[in-house]
Amino acid sequence: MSSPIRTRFAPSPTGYMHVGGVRTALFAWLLARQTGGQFVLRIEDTDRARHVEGAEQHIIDSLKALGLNYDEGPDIGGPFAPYRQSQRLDSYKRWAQQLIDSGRAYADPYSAEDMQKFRDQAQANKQPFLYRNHRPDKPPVWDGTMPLRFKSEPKAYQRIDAVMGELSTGPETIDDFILIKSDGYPTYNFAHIIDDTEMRISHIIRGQEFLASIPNYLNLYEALGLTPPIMATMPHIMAPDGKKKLGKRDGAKDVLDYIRDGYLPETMLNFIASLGWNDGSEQEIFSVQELIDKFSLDRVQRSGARFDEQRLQWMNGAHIRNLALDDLYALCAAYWPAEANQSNDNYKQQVLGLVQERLKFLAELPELTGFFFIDLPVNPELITSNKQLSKLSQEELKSYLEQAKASLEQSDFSLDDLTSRLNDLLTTTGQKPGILFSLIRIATTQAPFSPSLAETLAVLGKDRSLARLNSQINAL
RNA sequence: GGCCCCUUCGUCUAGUGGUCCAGGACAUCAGGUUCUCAUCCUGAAGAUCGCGGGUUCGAACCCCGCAGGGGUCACCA
Repeated sequence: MSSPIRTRFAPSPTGYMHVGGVRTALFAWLLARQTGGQFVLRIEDTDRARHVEGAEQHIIDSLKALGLNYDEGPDIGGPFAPYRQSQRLDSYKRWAQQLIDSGRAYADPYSAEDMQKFRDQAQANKQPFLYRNHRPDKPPVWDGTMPLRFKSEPKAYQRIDAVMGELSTGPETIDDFILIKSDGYPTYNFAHIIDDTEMRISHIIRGQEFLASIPNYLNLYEALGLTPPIMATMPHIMAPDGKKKLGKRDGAKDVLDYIRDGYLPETMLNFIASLGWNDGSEQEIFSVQELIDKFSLDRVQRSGARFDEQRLQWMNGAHIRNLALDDLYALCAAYWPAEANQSNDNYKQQVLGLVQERLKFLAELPELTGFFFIDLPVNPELITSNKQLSKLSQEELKSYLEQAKASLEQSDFSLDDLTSRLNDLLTTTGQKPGILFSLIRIATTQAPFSPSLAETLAVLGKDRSLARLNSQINAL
């Protein structure tokens, strides 16, 4: 095992978490966990305009629901508290002063209109906008009412990104960016560097949208005399059309919605990890512990991946099937149809045993199990729409049901007895299972599909099964 | 427009010079499992490895161009 890695997840509280954010958090968490290091939650709330009330709690809830527990964070504290940037302003001021003193930061005297003019000019010349082309000769003394800018020293960089590999850029990408805004809050560009340093973060994992600014950060690290942490840049998760990065506007769902629908946390982690990472084997289903053991940054994909809900659904079904029945039962508590309240645990557990291999997500439970709890009205369409049954006369149908009823009345409704009685009925009626079993199944469930007949009857029990047979007979 | 990143079945991917006229998974289709749905099993279809040059006895893998896609150029992160 390598030496302990300290990672952080540093969202800004501007809304819910979607799969893109989860993946960044997950990979950081996996690295910390596999090396016995720490995973830190830091809230980057330096943009007061975009701040959304309750978003921080929502992010915390999401991480907890997924099991991505953090060792230090705004709500639990830690050795480098506080973990909200809005509470660390003194720190940024101190480091900013150091830059001012060393001549590497200066006040920005331009108005918004000036800036817009510069930008329009650059665009008209089909040039990228560079502030340093307009660096003032004699900047005023910074009094905190103007933005404070970094005085960059443009140069080429060559660096190794833990995911992207060797990257190089020229001096033209380096610019004088804002360190402290005129409202006194730092920019992300400045604050994250200070925080990662003070919090001793060893590995920064972040999305590709920051790739272009990283050379600026390197320039700032140098100005501060700091050694940058290891950086890992994640490819985007793409919208379903594959054309652009997944965003909330493209229907990127809140991860808590998936959890609410009954997608298991381990499914979400397995699935999100598999968007851009694999261990080189043909394994598809990974437990959380396996992810921790096997994850490595150098096997993370460099290209973007699309989020495929069908694959997610398959994977959740696979994880559900892997669960012990007791564990699955505990997870299902909130998902039963309302009518199931009147049934006892033993009955519900038996029902669950029959539908476990059919469940794709827990919110499907009512749809799959309703007839175990409610006596549905006889639905003639189930017979008329059945290719084989629709060919039989009412009398024939009635006769088969009567014979079934007569036999089942003698049954103790154990699975063994039911199985043999149903088999006997095949011989006495001379019918195929496709006809006889379908008919009884429809009569006793009134559902378009159900678990296999003998098992269903055994769980439904004698009284219920016979009553439903009677209802069907009377309706014919 | 400048700069940067990316490019293998519809989708997620394996593949780091020969065992790849490219393997697995999801989805699709067909068959099997005494009935439906699902599971499970078997099979089918599906990728001229973005394109064009090179290097090499030999390239999905190395080099060079090109094209396409994406990101970025905020007092947002």
